[in-house]
Amino acid sequence: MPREVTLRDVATQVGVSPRTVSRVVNDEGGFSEATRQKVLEAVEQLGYQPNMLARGLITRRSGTVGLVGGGMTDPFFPAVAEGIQRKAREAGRTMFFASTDSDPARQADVLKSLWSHAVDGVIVFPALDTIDQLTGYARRGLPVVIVDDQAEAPNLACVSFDLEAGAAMATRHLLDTRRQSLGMIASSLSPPRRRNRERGFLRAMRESGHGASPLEVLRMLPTVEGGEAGMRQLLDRHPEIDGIFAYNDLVAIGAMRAAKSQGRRVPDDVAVVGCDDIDMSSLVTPALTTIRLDRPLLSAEVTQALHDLIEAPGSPRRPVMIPVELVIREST
Amino acid sequence: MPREVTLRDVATQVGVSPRTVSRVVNDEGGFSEATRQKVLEAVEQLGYQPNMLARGLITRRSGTVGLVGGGMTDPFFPAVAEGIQRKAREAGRTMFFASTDSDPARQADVLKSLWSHAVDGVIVFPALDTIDQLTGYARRGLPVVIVDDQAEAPNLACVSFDLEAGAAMATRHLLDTRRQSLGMIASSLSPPRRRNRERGFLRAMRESGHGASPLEVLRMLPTVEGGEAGMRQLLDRHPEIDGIFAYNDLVAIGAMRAAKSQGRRVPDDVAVVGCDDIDMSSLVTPALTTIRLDRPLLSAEVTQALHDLIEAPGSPRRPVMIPVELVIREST
DNA sequence: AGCGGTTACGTCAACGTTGACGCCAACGTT
DNA sequence: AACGTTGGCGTCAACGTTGACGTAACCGCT
Repeated sequence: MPREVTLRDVATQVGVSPRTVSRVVNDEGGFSEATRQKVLEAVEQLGYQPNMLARGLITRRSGTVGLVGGGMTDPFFPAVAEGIQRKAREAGRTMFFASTDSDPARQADVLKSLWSHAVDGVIVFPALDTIDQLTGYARRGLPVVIVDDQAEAPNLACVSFDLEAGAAMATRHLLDTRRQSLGMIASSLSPPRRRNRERGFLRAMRESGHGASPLEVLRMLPTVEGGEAGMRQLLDRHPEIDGIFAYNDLVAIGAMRAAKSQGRRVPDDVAVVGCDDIDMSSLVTPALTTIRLDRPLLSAEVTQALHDLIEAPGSPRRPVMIPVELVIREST
Repeated sequence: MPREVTLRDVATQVGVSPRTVSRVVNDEGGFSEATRQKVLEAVEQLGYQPNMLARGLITRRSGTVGLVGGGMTDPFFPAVAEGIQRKAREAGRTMFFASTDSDPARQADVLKSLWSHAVDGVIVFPALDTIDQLTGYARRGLPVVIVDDQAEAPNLACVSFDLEAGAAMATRHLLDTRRQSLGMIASSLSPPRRRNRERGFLRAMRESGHGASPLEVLRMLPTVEGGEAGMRQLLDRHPEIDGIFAYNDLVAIGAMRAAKSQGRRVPDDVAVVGCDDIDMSSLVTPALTTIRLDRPLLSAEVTQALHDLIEAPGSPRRPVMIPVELVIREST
C-alpha cells in the first residue's frame, strides 16, 4: 500500500514549506502567482488529496453530515435521502447514512457513533419520541435538524410538513365526495405529540358541515401489511365504512388490497386517500388519491437549515412548515 | 459549544496518564482491574467518546466505509443500501453514502472525496464502464468491492448476481408458456461488458428447441418511463409480439402500463417478465413475474468481501456469483 | 535616510490519539 | 543474594494539517 501523498511531499517537490502548499490548496492568499502555479502542478502530478481527518482534527470541521432515519423500506425516505445527499455534496460535505429501525436505543447508538466521527451536524427523522436525546446533543454543540417534530434548543432546527392541514384536506375531500362513514388507519410508531395526521382527520370531521363523525382511528405499522390488517379490522367492525384516510401510501395500498380481497370495490364501495405520493402511488390500480409531500423542497429546506446552524452556531432558527397538496386520482 | 471530552480529561480526573485511559478504552491490557474500574467510571461520568479522526489519523483506520451507487430512484438499491449499512454497523463501521447518477465523472468526484475522508473501503455499483477508475483506487491501496461487474486487481473483489442465467430462465419460461415472438427492453446504461441479461436472453432463444428467434432488443433508460416508451416502440414495430423480458421490474411495470394503454391485455395478449423482485412487483396488477435477486444475501456477501479485503489487504478474492430465482406471478 | 506597511514566505505548536519504548517495583528462580 | 521476568504504568513522538506568529525583503512616503 503506497503511502498517502501529503503536503510535505508536494512541498519538497516544489521547494517550499508545507505551510505554503496548504495556503495554496485552501486558497488562503499570501503566495505569489508563480508558486501557486508550481504548487498546483505538483498537486496534480502527485495526486495529492487533503486528508480530511487531519484537517478536521484541527479545524473542528470534518466536512461530514449524518442522516439518521427509520429505514429504507418506505420509498418516501430514500428519495429524500438522495436529495439531501446531493445538496450536502454541493455544499462540499459528505454524508453518513444510518438507519435506526425506529428504535430509540439504536438511534442513540447511531448518534454516538456519528458524534465520534465528528460530524458537523445531523439530520434526523426521529424514532418515536426521542426529542430529549436530540436536544441533548444539540446542547452539547451538535447542529441538529429534526424532521416532522418540534422542539426548541440552541443548535436545533425543525422542518415539518403541514400534515395536519393535509389530513384535513384529505378528509374534507372524502366528505365532499359524499362519503359518510370514515375511518383512519394511523401509525403505531407515532408518539402522541406527532399524531398531527390524526388531529387533522378528527378536526376536519368535527368542523365539517356534514354532521358525520369518525368511525374509528386504528394504529398499525405503517406498511402495506399494516394497511391490509387495518382494513380488514375496519371492514369487520364497521361494514358500513365507505372512506379511509391512511397514514401513508403504503398503508393505503395495503388497505386497497384488503378491500378488494374482501369483495369491496375501490372507489365505488370504499374510497381511499393516502399520504406521501410515492412513485408507486400513481402506478397501482386504481391510482391512489393522496397528499403530496414535496420531497425536493424538504431536502432543500433541511440542508439549508443545517448549513445555517453549522455556519452560525447557536443562532435561533424558526421552525419551517412546508405546505402540502391534495392529488386526486382514481381511488376516491 | 463545550469542548469535547478527551482522553486527557478522563486521565486527570482518574489520576493516570492519557495512555492508560487509552489502553482501557481499547482494552489493550496492561492495567490493573482497579484502574480499569476507575477509568470506565470516569468515561461514563464525563461522557467520553473517542475521537475517530484522531484515532484514524494514526491507526490509518477511520472506521468508515463508502457506498457508491447510481441513485435511490430504483427501489432495488435502497434495500441493498440498508442491508449494507446494517452489516457495516455490526462490524463497527459507519457508512458514507454517495450517489453518482450513473455519471462516471460524478463517480470520480465521489471516490475522490471518500478517499479524502480516508474510508477503509468502498462498495461500488459502478456507473457505466468505470472499471479502470476503480482498479486505479484499488491499486492505490483502497479496498474496493464491485457489484455486478468483473475485474482483477489487488484490493479488489467482485460480487455479482448470475443475471445471465436469470435472463435465460425468464426467457425459457416465456417460451415454455407458448410465447413465440419475444422482445427485450434492456438498459441504455449498461456498457457491453455488463449486458449479461441480454446475453442470457439471446442464448436462451438460440438454444431453445422452439425454433423461435428474438424480434428485437431495445435499450432504454431503466425506469418506468423507459419501459413505457420501449413497449410502445416494440408494439409499433412488431404488432405480433407476445412476450417481453424487461431489464428490471420498473421497466416491466412501464411496459405493462404501455401495453394496457394500447389495448393489449397482460398476460393474455402479451406476457411480461421483470427482474429484481422489488416490493412493488407483487402489488401491481397483474402481479409481476420476475427474477428474484436475494438482496440480503448480496448485502452480506458484499460486506463480508469488503471486510476480508480490509483485514487482509491485497489478498486475492475469488469473485462471488449469487444464484437467482424465477418467481412466477400473474403477468405470464 | 528612516519609517511604516505589505507581501511572501517559514517556524512552531497544537488537534486527540496511539506505537514504540522505557522505567520501576514486585515476584520467582537459582 | 543476585538475576531475569512480568505487570503496570508513564514518556515521547508521530499521524497530516492549520492557527498564530515571526521575519526578511521590498515598496512608497516623508
